[in-house]
Amino acid sequence: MYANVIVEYGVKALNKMFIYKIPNELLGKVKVGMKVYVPFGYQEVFGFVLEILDNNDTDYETKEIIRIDNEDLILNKELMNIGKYLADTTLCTLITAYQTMLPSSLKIKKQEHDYNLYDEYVTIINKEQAINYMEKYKNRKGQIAVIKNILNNGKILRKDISNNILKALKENNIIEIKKVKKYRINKEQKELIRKKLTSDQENIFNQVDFSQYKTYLLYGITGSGKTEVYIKLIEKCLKMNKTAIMLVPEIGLTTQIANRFYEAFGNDVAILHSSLSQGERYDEYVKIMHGEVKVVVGTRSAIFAPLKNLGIIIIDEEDSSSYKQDNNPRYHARDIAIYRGKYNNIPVVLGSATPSLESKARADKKVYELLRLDKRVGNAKIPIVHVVDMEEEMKKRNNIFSDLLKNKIAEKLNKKEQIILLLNRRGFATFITCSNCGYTYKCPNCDITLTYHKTTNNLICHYCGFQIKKDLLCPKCGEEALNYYGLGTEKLEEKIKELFPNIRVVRMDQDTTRNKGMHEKIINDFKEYKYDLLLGTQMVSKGLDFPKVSLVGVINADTTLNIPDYRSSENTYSLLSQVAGRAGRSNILGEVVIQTFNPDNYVINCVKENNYDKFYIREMGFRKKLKYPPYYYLVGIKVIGKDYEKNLEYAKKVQYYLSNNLDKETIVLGPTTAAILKFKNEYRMQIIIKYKYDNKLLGVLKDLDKIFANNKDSYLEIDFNPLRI
DNA sequence: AGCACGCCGACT
DNA sequence: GTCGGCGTGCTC
Repeated sequence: MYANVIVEYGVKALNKMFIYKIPNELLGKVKVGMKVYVPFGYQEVFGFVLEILDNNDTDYETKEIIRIDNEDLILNKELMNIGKYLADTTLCTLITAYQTMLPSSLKIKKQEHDYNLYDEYVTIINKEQAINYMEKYKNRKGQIAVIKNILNNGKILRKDISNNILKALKENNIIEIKKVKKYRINKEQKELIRKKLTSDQENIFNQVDFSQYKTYLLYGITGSGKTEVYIKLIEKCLKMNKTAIMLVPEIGLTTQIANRFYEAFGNDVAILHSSLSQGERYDEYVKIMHGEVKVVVGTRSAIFAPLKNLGIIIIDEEDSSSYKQDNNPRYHARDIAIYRGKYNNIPVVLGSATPSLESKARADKKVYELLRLDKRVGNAKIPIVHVVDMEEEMKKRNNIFSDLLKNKIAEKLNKKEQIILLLNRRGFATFITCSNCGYTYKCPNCDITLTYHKTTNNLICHYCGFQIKKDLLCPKCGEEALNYYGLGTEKLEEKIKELFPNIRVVRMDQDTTRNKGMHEKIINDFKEYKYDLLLGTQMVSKGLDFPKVSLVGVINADTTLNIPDYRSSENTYSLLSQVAGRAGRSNILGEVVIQTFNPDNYVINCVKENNYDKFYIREMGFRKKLKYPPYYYLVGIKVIGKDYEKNLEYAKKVQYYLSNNLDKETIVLGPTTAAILKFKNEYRMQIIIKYKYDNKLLGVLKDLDKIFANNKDSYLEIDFNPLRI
């Protein structure tokens, strides 16, 4: 018997199968989807079994598999297929696809660490023998006490027995030590007060058909109780003895959502998200692999959870950009979900208060089935939105806070209600310029300005992470003339404290939530009314539920609106309506103040009217005219290299190749400079492909990739359905 | 990817 | 003479 194996290195040159002989002692043990250790050239490497072959009709000699790495870990047929699908649709190597599907502790490579955690229990080997022993050695009081203890309890923890006694009893063959795998996360089901679904929720629940594949788009406004519907759906799924995957966006509030699922399903739940430790992640994966849990709640990569007998897949906030991986392989969890939905013939539910245009368009075309929740749960009303023209305010020298926002903040403080402020930019100042010579701090590796962070007195590149200390004097002309420009969350915090000296403010952004648990702490403290005002970046906009919040202020709605990207309107609409949705989630009426220099912009207007449908129709008009998704599919190709001129030449060749080989109807644009031309000391040119149907596309791009494999000056990054270009 | 091999220049 | 730089080719 032979096995087709791919090796651990994710390079194009090795993206093929190697045939190994299965040695006699491993016959019947080596299976498809296993991690093995094999000789490879002058080395020994880890590999992954793709196929088992009865015989080998090649003319070269085959080497033998050395050993199986972990008999426990086998990817099942469904996951093997997903790997192929992933490699085919993102053009990554097959091994890279499988590696991304596995938690890092189980990846196909040398693992230094055993992540298994054990409890060691001591048990009696033979009861009669133990009794005889006690009678024979009546003076061994300590040992007798321990034996009696074990006999009474069946087993006791090793650490509760002194080492001398343990050693003596072991030598006399009275006891043995058993290792029992222990999980790091254990949650008991709490007594859950099952909320009864409202008739609207009930109606949605009943429309989901568990007997066949179908993708549903659950469009439910903020506060309409989508999570309750999800829980009921999963509950039904478990009753049918099936399993469920629930995806949530990567926003640090996974633990909050996970808690609701623990309450509902206790130890049947495994969670998989970025703030777990490697050990926790390993444990959760093992639980899933062994079929010990039925529900997986997690972020993007949880879509690869090896659950058997899947019954439903739910993606909450389906428009979140965190579902698309922004490095290789650039897959979208929604696509994998739909693949698994079809494979298992089960429903896939995509939920959002602001569906992506793609999903809404598919629902309109009846590719997905649209389900709507138009009312907030209970007495909560839709908040009132005020739009403030900042151009007018600037005339009054109000460059951060408009009069209206100031007054509203004062009013809510008086009423002892809470406030959220959104400013989608972290740091203190977005750039520092010398007013004497015009010098501006820029990143030496990327062509963007450095953001000033006052707490650490650092200037940081928000793209590559480069940082330096700020000088007192201008580094170029030596004058003391460095000026701060652009507003960030740090400065906003300082300004609000100047304006309201007694206010209790907490800031939530990447800088204040870097340490584990900080995110949760801020949210809990704010919920417990330890603060009057929460300010931060888009972190404050999603999913949070604070009943006392009655005012939401958007300091500068234009930061996201002005990003030169085809999705900036969609992203702004989503961000603003999500953050607006934080206000008035209980009995108090919510108010929202949006400050902008574009008060007449249709995005702002639609947010004000809380009219997603109007926004959708308007935006779809633009997308159609400009040939953007969902009317056209996009592929973004970046040509990246250290030498600007050489890189540009290559980019032109790529463009030429594509124009000549792709379908006549397909549009090939560029090469143009990427949004950030220089990044980490490399130059990036961009080519964009727009197409409706092109069955040559994958083939042509694969060939292109091959042609480029032997080019050492530049390399390619191919992104299907990019979220930004 | 990572290793060996081989060809070349520059040294004790 | 031989040490070590890197370019090339191969891995079942």
